[in-house]
Amino acid sequence: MAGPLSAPTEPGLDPRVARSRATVLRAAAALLIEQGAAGVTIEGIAERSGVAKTTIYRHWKSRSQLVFDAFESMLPSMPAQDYGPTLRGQLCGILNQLSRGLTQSEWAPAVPPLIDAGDRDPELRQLVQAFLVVRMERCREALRGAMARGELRRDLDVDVAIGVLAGPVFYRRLVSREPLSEAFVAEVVDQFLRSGAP
Amino acid sequence: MAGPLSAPTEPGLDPRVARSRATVLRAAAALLIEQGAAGVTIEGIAERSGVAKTTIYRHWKSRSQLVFDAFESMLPSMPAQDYGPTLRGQLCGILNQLSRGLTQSEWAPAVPPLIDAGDRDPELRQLVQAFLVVRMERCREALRGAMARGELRRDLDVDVAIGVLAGPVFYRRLVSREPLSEAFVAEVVDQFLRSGAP
DNA sequence: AGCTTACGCTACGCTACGGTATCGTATCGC
DNA sequence: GCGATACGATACCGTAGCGTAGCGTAAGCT
Repeated sequence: MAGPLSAPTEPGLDPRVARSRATVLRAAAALLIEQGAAGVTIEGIAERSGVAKTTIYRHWKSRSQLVFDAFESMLPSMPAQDYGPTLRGQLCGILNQLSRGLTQSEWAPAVPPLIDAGDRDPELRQLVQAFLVVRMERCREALRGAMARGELRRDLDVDVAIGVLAGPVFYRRLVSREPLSEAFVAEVVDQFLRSGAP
Repeated sequence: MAGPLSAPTEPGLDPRVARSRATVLRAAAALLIEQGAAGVTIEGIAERSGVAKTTIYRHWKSRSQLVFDAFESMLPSMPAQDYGPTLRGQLCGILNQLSRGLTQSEWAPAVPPLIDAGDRDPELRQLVQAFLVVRMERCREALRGAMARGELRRDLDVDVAIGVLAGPVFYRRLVSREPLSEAFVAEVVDQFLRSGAP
């Protein structure tokens, strides 16, 4: 499960192979960001990366495999950040990070194509799920902690709550395309907290 | 603004032209639904519709124009439905209709490609916006009415509220892909109402 | 009926891309 | 240094799709 880019895949590997793989994946990710899933072509990657097409086919047996790996390579690691002791601060922190990730991060432009592709490709769908699970795990923890401390109603459905919290952020990014400010996040969190009081 | 499919475009038009246009747009919409935006090709439409490729080019000067019209032709009309007098009933009705539209309607599979395409194509983006404005106008009305009646806090930001309501529905459809039940919608609405009490 | 016009059909040329084969060369491990 | 091997370059073949041209035919209008 080690990221094929950051970690040098395997220790006893020919450095030439590692270099090629990394270069190709970088170019593929760049194309993915700039032109969407349809823009990721073998020839385009070859031209952009300087790695010969034949070499690409030596490492990936098909285009879809490569696209898959490109997606995977750009899943950013989640920095274990401390958002403070209060539930409100934690939720605001998590949602603000999500919001920044969806709008300002380098992989932000890849989100819509990823969602589109996930609707048709089961493998990619799983990848997206995994990505989200990691992202939202901290949110789930924060909610569970608050419920245990009695700061939230005990009968709260955590999955629904996550949808209520993250949904508006995704909605603004993907659907309404209104600006995603910290004030908006704070408003969403405050509404949620008002509704979730025990 | 008349839909090019349902309404016979213009009265004094050669019926052969009207037929061709309608047939082509139907096929384009079908391809859009089945294979996403990338699947809408002139040749594919020609084959599927039985309309000759040359004829298609007689009516649309470029592929993107045709894709645009195909999108437009499938924007369903919003039936002016009555959801009863209570705010809760209205919101549940609107969100359930949205939820059904996003998952069960014929155009449901076209939503992710539409969102993806809208991220890159400004014209399509406007189309999506127009679609949403129509959809959400009734929601906005319901909220304004409730605020006027004193059922909601006066200082509620309507745009934020719409995001809080519609966001979770889109989130389940596009991101988490959890099932979209009426119970979920009711839970979202109830949480919103608890948080918006005056 | 006769004229107009839209249509279907076939055939093109062009580009982009997928995927494979061959061969000479550069790089790596030992 | 030397053999193994990964790489780059080029040349292919096949497919899909865009967009155009020319021509015969059929449908519509009057």
